[in-house]
Amino acid sequence: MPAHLTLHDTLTRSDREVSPLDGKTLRFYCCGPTVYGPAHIGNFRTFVAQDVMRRVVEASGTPTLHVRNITDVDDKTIRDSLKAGQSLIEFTQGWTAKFHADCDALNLLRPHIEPSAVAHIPHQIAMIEKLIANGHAYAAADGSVYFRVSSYKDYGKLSHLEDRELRLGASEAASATDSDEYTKDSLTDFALWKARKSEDGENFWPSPWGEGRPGWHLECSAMILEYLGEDFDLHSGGVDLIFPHHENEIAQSCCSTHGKFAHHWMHVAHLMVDGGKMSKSIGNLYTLEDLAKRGYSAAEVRYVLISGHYSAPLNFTMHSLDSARQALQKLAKADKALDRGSALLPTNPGPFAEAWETLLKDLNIPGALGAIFGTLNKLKPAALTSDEAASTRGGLHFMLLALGVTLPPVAEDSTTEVPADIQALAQQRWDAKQAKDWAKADILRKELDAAGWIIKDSKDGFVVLAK
RNA sequence: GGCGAGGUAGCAAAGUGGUAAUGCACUGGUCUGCAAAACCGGUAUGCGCGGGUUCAAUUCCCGCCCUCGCCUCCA
Repeated sequence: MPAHLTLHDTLTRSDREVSPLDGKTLRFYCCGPTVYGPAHIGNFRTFVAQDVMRRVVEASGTPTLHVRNITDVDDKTIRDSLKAGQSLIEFTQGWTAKFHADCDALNLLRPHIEPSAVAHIPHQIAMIEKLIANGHAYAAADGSVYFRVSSYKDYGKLSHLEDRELRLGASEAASATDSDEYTKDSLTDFALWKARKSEDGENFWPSPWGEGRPGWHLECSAMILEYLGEDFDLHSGGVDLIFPHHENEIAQSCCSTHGKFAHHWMHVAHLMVDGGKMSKSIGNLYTLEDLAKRGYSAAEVRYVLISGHYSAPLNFTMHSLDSARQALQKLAKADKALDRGSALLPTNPGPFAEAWETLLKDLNIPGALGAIFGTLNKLKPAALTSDEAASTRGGLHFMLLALGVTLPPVAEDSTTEVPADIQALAQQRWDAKQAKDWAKADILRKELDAAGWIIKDSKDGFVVLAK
C-alpha cells in the first residue's frame, strides 16, 4: 500500500505529500491540552483529526513517531490549582488522567511520547541561554526573559502577518496597560521566561535570571528539540495556534538550532456549535461527559467530529449526533451481512479503493465515508458470495481502522435485558396476534411502545428491543 | 482595519469546466393483518448575490453581501 497522503501545508499554502525525512518513520508533533479542566469536543476535533492522519499514514505502511505534550504549567493551571487547594502536580495529574480516559473513549491512539512541560524545565532554560547568547533574547529588569522579535527576519512567515500589522494588533491597548508588560523592549516581544509573581504561589523554579516559570511557547520548542530534533516531518494543532503560538515556536527553534523545524504544518479548523462559536457563557460548550448524560457514546461523538473536512469549520448539533448514530448502525449492519464466519483480514482497501484514494487526498474523511457507503450500496453485501463477502469485509475494516471508527453492536443483537413484565406483555401480544385478535395485539404493542420497547415480528416469533 | 476559513437540498457534508457523492430526515413500493425491521426506488433544473470569460460555470476571473476564526499565551 504506497504512501501517498497529501496534506495542505499552512506555511506554503499548498497540498504536499507527507513523507518521512529519514525515509522510514514519520515524526510529528501535536500541541497537547492544557490540563486545567475537562477537554471539550472542540479540543477533541483537533486530536481526532490528528489521530486519523496518523492512522492513515500507518495504514499506508509508514510507521510514525507521535509526540504530544501535556501543558501542565501556565497561568490557568497555576491559578486553578491554587483555587482547588492542590499542588500543581496533583491538580494537573488529575486532569491529565481525565484527558487520557476521554482519549481512550474516543479511540485515539496514544502518542508514543507524551512529555510534560514541568518535567522539561532544564531543557527550556538551556534553550533560553542559547537564544540569549545568539542575541535573540534578553533578560528584563524584573527577571523575565523575552524573545526579541525584531531579531528574526522571518517572523510572521507562517501566519503571514507583517511586522506593521503585528504592532497595530487590536490587543495592543490591552497589553500596554498591563503593568508587567512595561519591561519589554517592544510590544511584539514575547516571554520565554516569566519572573516569579506573588500569585504564582509556590510554583516557581530557579533559573540564571532568578526564580520564575517558563513561557508557554517555549515549552513546545524545547520538548520538540528533545524528542524530534532540529528537523522533523510535521507539526499540527488548532488554527488558533497559528498565531502567536506556532509563529513563536518557529522563532525560538530556528534561532537556537540550525534546523528548519517543522517541514509541514497541519492546522485543524474549529468546531462550531449550532452555527456559532462555542463558549461557556452561551452554554454550548460540551464535554464527552455532557454528551454521555444525553445518551451519546464517544464513538458517536467521534463520528460527528470526522464528518467534516478538517480544514473547514464544522457545525455541531444534537441532530448530527442522531445522524451519526444511524450511520454507524448502517455500517454495523453491513458488516454483519458481510460476516460469513471467515477470518477478518483488514490488510488492504479491497473494493473500497475509491474511498482510500479519497482519504489520501488531503485527508478527505467525509469524502471517504461517502465513498464507503456508495460502494456498499452498489455491492449489496447480502448478495455476495462468501469469498466476495470476506474480501469486502476485510476492505471495510481496513477503512474503519484507518478512520478509527468502531462499530456498535447491531441494535437487534443488543444485549439489553428485557424485564420479565415486558417480555410477558410481548408474549400476550404474540398470542393475540396468532389468534388474529388484531385489536388486542395493537393495544398491547402501543403499551409496549409507551414503555420504550419495540416489537419486531418475523414468521416464527418476535423480538423485543429497547427503543 | 489586517490576515485566514467558509456560504451546496429540511439538517449535515463531499465534489467537479460539461450538467450535483454520501449520511440523517422525508417519501413511494415490496413485505406485513396493520406496523417495525429489511430490501428496491424517489427527493437540489440547483450549488450566497451581481457581472465577466467560455460552445459550456456551481466549478475560472472581478465586484458585493453574510458567517466564523485569529490579530500576544484559546484546539
